[in-house]
Amino acid sequence: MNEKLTESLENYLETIGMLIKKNKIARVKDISKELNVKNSSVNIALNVLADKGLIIHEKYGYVELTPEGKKIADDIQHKEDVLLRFFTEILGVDKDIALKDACRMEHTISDETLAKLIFFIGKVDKESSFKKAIQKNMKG
Amino acid sequence: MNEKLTESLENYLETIGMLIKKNKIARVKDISKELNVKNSSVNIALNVLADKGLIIHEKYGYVELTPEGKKIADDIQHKEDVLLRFFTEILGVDKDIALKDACRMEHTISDETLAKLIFFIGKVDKESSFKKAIQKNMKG
DNA sequence: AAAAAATGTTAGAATAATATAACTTTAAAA
DNA sequence: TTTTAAAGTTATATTATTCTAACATTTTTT
Repeated sequence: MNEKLTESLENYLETIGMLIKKNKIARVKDISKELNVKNSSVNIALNVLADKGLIIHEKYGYVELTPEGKKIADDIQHKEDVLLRFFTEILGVDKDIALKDACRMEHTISDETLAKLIFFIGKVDKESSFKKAIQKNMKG
Repeated sequence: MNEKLTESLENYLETIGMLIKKNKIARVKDISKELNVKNSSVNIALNVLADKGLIIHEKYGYVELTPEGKKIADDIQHKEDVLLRFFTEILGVDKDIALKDACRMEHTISDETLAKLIFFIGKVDKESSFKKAIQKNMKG
């Protein structure tokens, strides 16, 4: 069990988590709009996620995350947040571009690299010598 | 024209470029071994790449890169190199893990973010204040 | 040079992700 | 409350990537 999800399924889970956080509920329509796919594609993905025990979805009803599904959704969201912060705050990448990059890389960064990146960002926040040099990077 | 390649096709191109650099020639067998796929899968991918004008592949012959194909292969390899350096030299990630991460992220990092990352790595190399703090990160 | 081994190719099947089109159910309007 | 609109579902098809198995060609051995 616990086999790695595909990038597509991870995106569905993450989107569901985001919608629940934002609107309290997640509907098929909102998921398809967010991911730029058709309702039928969402349905197929939801069936797969339900089979894996990551969501609950009664016919014609809202979509809910199981505890396990929520854990995965939160994990991916966290990776996105870390990458986004690194790209924007430290590298000085434009926010839109940084977000797109983060949304793609969040599926491939390893836990080890993520941990090092988090540690690095923390260091930068604390050490003023870092910050000064980083300001220069922002302009380039 | 110039439509974005799939991650799979990018990997084939990059591998072909690497093999040519290493062995002067690239054979189906070596590509399949490198990418852990079957010869038949390689053949199908080679047909697609040949259709796109990125490689030259005569039946039962070696695989060659066209100038356009070489450009793409080099570009991906460059992205991998930059990511690998960042992960190992600045974040202090274990080399094997860093390489795996770089090999996946090389397909998704944008040119903008890559440019900022290159600039950042250059800065780190020059500024000693950076280096000191980074040594600490390596231990964590 | 003939036989055997290695390499390369093609045909057919499987999985994953998506789409379109037809249909069903639920929600909203008249 | 009936009709209409919106949302959700299912069936069928397409594309991409891979596989296995059968077949072809090339290379190596004997």
